[in-house]
Amino acid sequence: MAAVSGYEGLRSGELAAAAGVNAQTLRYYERRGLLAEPERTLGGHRLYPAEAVTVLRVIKAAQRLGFTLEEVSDLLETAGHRHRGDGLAERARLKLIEVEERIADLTVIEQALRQTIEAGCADLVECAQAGCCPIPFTPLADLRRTPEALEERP
Amino acid sequence: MAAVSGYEGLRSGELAAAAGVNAQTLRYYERRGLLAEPERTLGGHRLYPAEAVTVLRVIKAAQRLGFTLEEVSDLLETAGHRHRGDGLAERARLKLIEVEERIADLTVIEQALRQTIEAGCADLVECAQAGCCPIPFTPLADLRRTPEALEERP
DNA sequence: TTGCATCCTGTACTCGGGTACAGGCTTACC
DNA sequence: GGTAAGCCTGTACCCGAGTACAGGATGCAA
Repeated sequence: MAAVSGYEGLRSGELAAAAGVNAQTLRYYERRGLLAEPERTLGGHRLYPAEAVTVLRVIKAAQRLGFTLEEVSDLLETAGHRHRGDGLAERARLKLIEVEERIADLTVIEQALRQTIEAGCADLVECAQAGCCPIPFTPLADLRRTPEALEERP
Repeated sequence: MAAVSGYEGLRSGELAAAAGVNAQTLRYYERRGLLAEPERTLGGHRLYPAEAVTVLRVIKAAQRLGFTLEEVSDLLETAGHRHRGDGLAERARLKLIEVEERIADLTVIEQALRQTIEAGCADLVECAQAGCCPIPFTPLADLRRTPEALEERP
């Protein structure tokens, strides 16, 4: 049923606009398995079903929940074959832990920045050496190596 | 005074170990202007002064404060020529705003994750479509495009 | 049927923050 | 003076998440 006559889906440009992403990004997501390969017109142009907009909204929402695209595609897959259904809640639980840690880190950072401002130090290096400076280098040094790569490479 | 006799600095491997970074990273920082070019032995091996450890600690602390390496090198430079001395506090103020925004975002995300877990939905796409699902897609959609790129590309 | 917007593919590049590797030279110690 | 560990340089590669570009092919309306 290639190129269903009558019902016209969305062209890539339309979908991109509707979802607020770049059209190239659609192909990128398709390559990464996040977006199902759509129907094509006889000429080979992609024709997305209306639901694709929802899928994109979900991808974006999940990204904002802190999932990487890798994780999102995983998530969409487990959701697909319904049987082992608690994949989402389970992963959300794990991600929640990460997010909480991240908030904790950022709170340390926030305090440090406030103290930096209050102290009005001019030179970080000098302060770090003098020890007179209230910037808490020690707690900062103890944060997870990179706030980004949370659980990767232990 | 290349290769000061008597006083020996740190070899790159020693500095790397002391600061907990990869030795290659030192060269990388040097290229990026974060770490001053050190003395050399007659044979061309780098000899760092003891303060280099502090500099690295500061770089790492600043990174954890959310500054990019670009910003850190900026910060170190302004700190260098002392005259316009409030560079640090000023930048810290700006960074604090970013960090606060980021915490606010993460808090939205945290709530969303909690609700996801509570709801026990199995399939994000379906939920997003049905509207029965308590996952707040709308607030998520309104977060700054990427939690990462905070002020870049408005 | 012409013309222009849109889309197609493949490949290459961006950015940020590093890391790895090859092939050779120094340093330090015995 | 031999030898192993450590360091040097330059270049190339990694990740994640896209984005850009070249060179064609389609879609659609007038």
